Amino acid sequence: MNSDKKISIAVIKRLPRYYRYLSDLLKMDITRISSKELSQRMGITASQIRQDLNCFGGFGQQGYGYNVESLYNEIGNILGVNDKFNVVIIGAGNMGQALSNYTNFDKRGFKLIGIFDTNPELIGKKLRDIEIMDFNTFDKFISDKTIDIAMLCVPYEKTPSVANKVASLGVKGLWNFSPMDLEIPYDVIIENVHLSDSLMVLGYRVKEKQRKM
Amino acid sequence: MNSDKKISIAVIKRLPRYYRYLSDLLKMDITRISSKELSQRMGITASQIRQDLNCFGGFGQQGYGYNVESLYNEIGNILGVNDKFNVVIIGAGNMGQALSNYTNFDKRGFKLIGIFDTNPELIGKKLRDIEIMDFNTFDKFISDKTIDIAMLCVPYEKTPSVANKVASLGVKGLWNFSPMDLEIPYDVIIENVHLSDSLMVLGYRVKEKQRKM
DNA sequence: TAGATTGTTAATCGATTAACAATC
DNA sequence: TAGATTGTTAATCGATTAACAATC
Repeated sequence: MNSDKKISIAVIKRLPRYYRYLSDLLKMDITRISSKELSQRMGITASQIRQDLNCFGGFGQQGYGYNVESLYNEIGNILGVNDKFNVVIIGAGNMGQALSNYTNFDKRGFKLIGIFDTNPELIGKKLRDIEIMDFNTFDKFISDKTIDIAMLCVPYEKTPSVANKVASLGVKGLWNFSPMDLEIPYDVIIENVHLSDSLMVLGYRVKEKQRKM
Repeated sequence: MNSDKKISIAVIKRLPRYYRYLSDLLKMDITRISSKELSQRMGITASQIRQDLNCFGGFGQQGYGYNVESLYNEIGNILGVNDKFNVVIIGAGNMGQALSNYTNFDKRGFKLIGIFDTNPELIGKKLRDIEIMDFNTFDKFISDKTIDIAMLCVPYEKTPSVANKVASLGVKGLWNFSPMDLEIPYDVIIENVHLSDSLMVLGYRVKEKQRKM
């Protein structure tokens, strides 16, 4: 219920997972669930679920548990699913194209309103009804809009300059797909995907398991 | 130096980041670095760096610090960069194509040896000199090989069945790009990417920052 | 009301940081 | 040798888990 207590990033990162599980329960027409039952499905403790949820409010009811639909909606609200985030993709190569086709981002409140590249062969083509625009016109494009998030799918070397450019123009959040930690002189939120880091951790774990056998 | 002490996942997850920073230092022709200086570059404590590294061995030298190249190589070895992981991509849609073009996975020890799909329009085409094969022939393909990692880039609904199939055929690790937690009755290592979770955390952080202003 | 299950406080655990003796 | 910096132990901090009174 503490509306202004600092909520740890560990808790925030679990919210999308709760949201997914609640969505599954909804699809299964399950209307109520206790922290204990949810904990068994998710492989975490009931205590952690109750602690996490109580960072944001008392969503449950003693003796009953949680109403699946209303908890789903509450977590959706916390995550901003019902807000609208204006999103642009910078870089329309394979990764940019892949992201443009992730239609389920829509359902999570992310609205793709522009795709940019510098490659003349790509500019003018359409991805999901959105024309790829010249990145050199991005400042004009953004002048009458608020862009919440730029998905950066540009080549490694270009990433810092592109990141600086879009941050300087007022984009609030960067979703970085390049294997680097961006250092930006602007007040912008950066979330890194770092696919190769993830793959290397998988490699380590596969190797580790073999060592033990 | 403790070769068999359980190393926490938090430490493992930091290794690729150390590896990246050391690679950058090498490129800058910096030959030695102290934990203190590295800590300033990385924005973590020197204590943490020394603790982390000492999980695997005493790579430094008192009064000197760490030799960049040898530390880079040590961490590379720990992560398996010098091993060869045989990798296949399952699903040659946008994401599969994007991953097939991430040539820097090669440098990290991941060797792409096969791409599979079920779409007749894709089967036979080539991505980076590798012909897309019919997923129905995957069991034949794997029969005389060891596959360390399957990158799963198939549609959401197909992911569980494909994951089960490849795990049953002896693939050791799954890199899962679908927004779900796979439950598999086989002893296989799963690493999730969960792009939409990452994006939702970014959305939350952007929203949170605005609330504070 | 009795039973169930939450919200919340207290205890535990693990990870991070600090301190310093060892040593290059 | 003196200075620097590691490797490692001890202290702190934060996150997770347990316990239980509140209450539906």
